[in-house]
Amino acid sequence: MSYNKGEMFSKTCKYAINAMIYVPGSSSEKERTNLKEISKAIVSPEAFTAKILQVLVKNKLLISVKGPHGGFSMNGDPSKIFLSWIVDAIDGDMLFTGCALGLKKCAEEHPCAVHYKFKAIREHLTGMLHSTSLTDMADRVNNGISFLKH
Amino acid sequence: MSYNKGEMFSKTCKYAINAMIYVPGSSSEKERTNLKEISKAIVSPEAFTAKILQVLVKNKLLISVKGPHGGFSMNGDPSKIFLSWIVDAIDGDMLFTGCALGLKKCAEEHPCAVHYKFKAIREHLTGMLHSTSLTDMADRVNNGISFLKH
DNA sequence: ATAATTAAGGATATTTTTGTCCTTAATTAA
DNA sequence: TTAATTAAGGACAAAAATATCCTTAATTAT
Ligand code: FES
Ligand code: FES
Repeated sequence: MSYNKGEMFSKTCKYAINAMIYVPGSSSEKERTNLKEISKAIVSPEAFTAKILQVLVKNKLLISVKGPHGGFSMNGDPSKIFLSWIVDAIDGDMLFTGCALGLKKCAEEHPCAVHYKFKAIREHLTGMLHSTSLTDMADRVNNGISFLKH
Repeated sequence: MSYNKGEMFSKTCKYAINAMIYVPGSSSEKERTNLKEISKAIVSPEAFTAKILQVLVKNKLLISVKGPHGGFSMNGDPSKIFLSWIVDAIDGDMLFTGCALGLKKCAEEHPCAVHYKFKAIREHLTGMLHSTSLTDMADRVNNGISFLKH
């Protein structure tokens, strides 16, 4: 038996976050990247990354354009796009609203054994996800402070 | 597409935690419960729960005895058994040491784009897991404050 | 000793997540 | 208008997590 979960974000979601960080910080025609560049930059399987980008486009986090020089660009100001939006688009809201111990609903009136202790952590986490913008993250990478791969 | 992870603990781990809470708080011969009672109490599939209990026994969190009136009991003082031990036994240490965005290693010298923000949350979380004992949790359930199922 | 009870553990099955392949649609350039 | 390029999307495949079944081993009571 080799259980190895407990990972906060799904692998799919991790790819999605790194992909979003890599997409240039503008929705102008000029600043656009494509699937090949993205999957290379974040070291992810190309075909799988394509599926993830589709979801991000459907969720209006990215804009896609087909054809030569097509590709992906941000939909809106990246300083106003938050990490929580990506997590929600890919992993759904379980991280924000689910019970840590698997009860059907997380509720004050019927709390699990770690509800109160967990609640504080969840608030800390969701606060961070709601307040961290794409520019926050992309700047670190562009300045060579943080990294997208390895 | 329906991605629905981002759950902090694996389902297996959630079962394990609730099972540990249900096992009576003593390693004496008298206070012992068995697979059937546990899986009923926490609403989990019996055969699968058996596998999980095996892992907990191998990790010395539980003691098992075969035969009539056999079953499972705590290995040691439950006020000195911590939530983090269960998580580590079942899900491994990725939650404690892994990179939030999937880099091979979480390291200050090569941080991902959310490393510093994530680090604080991880410390908060691991602090909680290391300081929450089985009695902390079991007391709440025994006092009717918290619940193991639904 | 024998039968009954309970956990251990191997084998297998199902479901979910992750990943690939290939065809179609849209756009651009020549 | 034709060819080239790029994303969309359906179908399929592989891997991992979750779950079941059945046989064996250990213990207890009769
Ligand atoms: S009920 Fe479990 S975290 Fe709220
Ligand atoms: S490097 Fe990603 S969390 Fe530390």
